[in-house]
Amino acid sequence: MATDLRMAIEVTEEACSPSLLEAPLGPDRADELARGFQALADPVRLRILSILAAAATGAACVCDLVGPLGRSQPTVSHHLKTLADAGLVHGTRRGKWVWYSLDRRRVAELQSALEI
Amino acid sequence: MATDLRMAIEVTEEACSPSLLEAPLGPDRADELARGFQALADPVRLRILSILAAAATGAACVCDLVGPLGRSQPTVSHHLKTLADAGLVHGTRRGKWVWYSLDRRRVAELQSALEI
DNA sequence: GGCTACTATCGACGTCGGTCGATGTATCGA
DNA sequence: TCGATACATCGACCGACGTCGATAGTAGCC
Repeated sequence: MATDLRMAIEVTEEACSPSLLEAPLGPDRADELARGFQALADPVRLRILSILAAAATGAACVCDLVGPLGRSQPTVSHHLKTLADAGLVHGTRRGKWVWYSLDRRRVAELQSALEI
Repeated sequence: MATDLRMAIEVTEEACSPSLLEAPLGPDRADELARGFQALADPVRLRILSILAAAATGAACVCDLVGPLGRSQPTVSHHLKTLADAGLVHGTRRGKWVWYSLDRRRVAELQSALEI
């Protein structure tokens, strides 16, 4: 949690190897990655990411997710918090609504971790 | 169209778009994918995959994993079963040992699911 | 058969996580 | 100011999961 990966925008390509299947992968980096994949380890959260990715405006508010997901509003908010903590989505308040958008860079980072 | 390189190899009955961030992603496929990512949502299992990927012979037995992982033999076996159930590794008995190897196609399948 | 080594399974424990109803907070409009 | 809407947080329930010691199963060796 102390190492905010989003802050590494300026530092384009980190020195360490992003692909985890190349090097022995130490416990610290394994923990960090596991947290990322854990955010993906739920069907509701995967569908949230899918909806956000397919959204025309690139964002969606909570009220637009409750119906399609078939979960209560607190549950959807809970999952959005999990995704936000993992850096996969970001929410910004616009009036009464909070618009959530996908962080494609963070998704790509996890994807590159599975590079072979 | 440029993202179908790996999936073109194994065209099973699910001919839908492999990238989950393109289509709305139904509940069934979300469940299937979540099971895959759940197998990756543990640091010990990620390190197991890393060790297998880095192994010179492409495989490793349980006794070779217990030491580096710092977990008991039952715990390592438990994680290997989880990975095997998710299709990420395969084990074959050779004498007293069971050699586990990485299923790179399955890893690539999960990776392509994060394609943007 | 008896012994040893390697692996899988079992049982138990504590923790974590998904879910919901109830409640709190923020914003807008009348 | 009051009510309505949108979202977050809380508390509780309950099943799932990581972990280990103990035990069972499997294979080679004497």
